[in-house]
Amino acid sequence: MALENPTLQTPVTTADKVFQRMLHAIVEGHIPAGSKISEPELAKQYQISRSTLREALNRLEKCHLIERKPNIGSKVVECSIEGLLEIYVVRESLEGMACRQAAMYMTDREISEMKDILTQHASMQALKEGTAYYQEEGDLDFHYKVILGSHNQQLINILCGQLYHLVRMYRCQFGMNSPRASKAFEEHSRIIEAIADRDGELAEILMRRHIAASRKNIENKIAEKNSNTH
Amino acid sequence: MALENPTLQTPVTTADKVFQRMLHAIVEGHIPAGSKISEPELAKQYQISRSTLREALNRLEKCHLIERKPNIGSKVVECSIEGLLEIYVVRESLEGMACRQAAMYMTDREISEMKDILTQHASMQALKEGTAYYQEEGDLDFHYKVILGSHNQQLINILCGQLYHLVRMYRCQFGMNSPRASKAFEEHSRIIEAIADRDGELAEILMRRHIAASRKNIENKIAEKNSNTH
DNA sequence: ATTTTTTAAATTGTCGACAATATAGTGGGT
DNA sequence: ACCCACTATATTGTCGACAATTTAAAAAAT
Repeated sequence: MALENPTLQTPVTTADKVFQRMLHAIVEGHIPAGSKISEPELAKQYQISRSTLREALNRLEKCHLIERKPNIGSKVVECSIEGLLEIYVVRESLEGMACRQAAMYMTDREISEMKDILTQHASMQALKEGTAYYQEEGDLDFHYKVILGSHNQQLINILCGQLYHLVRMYRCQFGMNSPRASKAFEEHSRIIEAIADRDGELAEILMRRHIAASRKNIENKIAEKNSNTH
Repeated sequence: MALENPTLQTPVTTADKVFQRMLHAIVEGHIPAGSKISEPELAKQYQISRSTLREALNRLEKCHLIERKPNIGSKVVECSIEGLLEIYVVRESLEGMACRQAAMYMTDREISEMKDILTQHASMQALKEGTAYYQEEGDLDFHYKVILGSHNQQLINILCGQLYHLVRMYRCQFGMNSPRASKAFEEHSRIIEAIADRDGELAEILMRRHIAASRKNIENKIAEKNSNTH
């Protein structure tokens, strides 16, 4: 049931497989954020040559999950509050636009599919047992569908191909994300309504508010924490 | 005077140098859009091994200038009208947000520097001899400064590190871009005013209109061309 | 003549080794 | 004891060769 990133190709080459394994390892923190990557060590660990490992590293770099400096090496990206807020700013603008485009270009079939997904989420939430699921994968499901609905390959690449790996990484590592389950669900419903009405302008505004609310929620938590220590 | 892409590092490794040479070659069309890339042939041409060529190809892929399919090979991206319009949509949202952030976070020094640049452009335009320059590099200068002024690393990476290579490629290959010199200059001035006033909301709106106007200008040209053939 | 099979050539993916650069450790000087 | 220069070690960048896969061409069958 847990939906994967829709832009993830089925791995065909061994470098692909190692890339996906490392992707999960980094997102879930098994390879710690900020840690240096030793090519010889990892190559031995995955039982592959250094060349194919470097191929995998290149793809991780494409997702902005690692950073490489010439003649120095690769490091897993750090997870900072500032970095998280930066991502929310980008998401607000890009997903807002994706939502506007989705209202224009989504097929009726795609819209009804999205409604179905939301209904599923609703029943899970009603049972009060899928809350965690909705917060995690369910929320991603919804956002993925909207992004794909834009039918804009650039938007899809940037959001699903790069940014959302980082989003998942932050969610795993910080844990404290999207603690607004019921509100978020309500907002998702309104967004779908706007898309179904083909009201792109409203859809964009609602999506931007939805993401901005999450960002402000985090900013508040930070402010709280800071005021507690003083 | 012609400003380069601000995120382009000074090349240190040979793969870097080949990457930059190929970058220019693709942007300027010396390596034709849509053409297949033969690794052995290019490696011989640049006098390097296939491994380092592949390293360069990976970076080109990161900029979305080439596309790779496993076991099949690399192709230079095609330049289609639809692709160009997609980029404008992304730019409208991202640069709009960058402009909003710039109004919040640009330093006074950065703002005055940007005013200086615009004054330079103004004198060139008045002399009626720098029109071409302003349309090409001058316009990019301005947009680069705004993007950097957002002080948001994610925005900077996506726009300067990836999207703007494609923008330059389309400008070179289609030629018919930003034919709105005087209007564009006027719009740039208003945007800087809004940033200097620290009015993020207005700055975003103006930037979005500025880019949307370019997009509509292109859409109109296409529509014209189509109606002429009928 | 057209389509399918088989075979040969070319291209991409992967490997291990060497060269260039950076890091760590040692010794000498103040 | 501290700082600098030098040496040794380890890591990254680059290379050429081999294996796996795809593409092209040739042969066989209908």
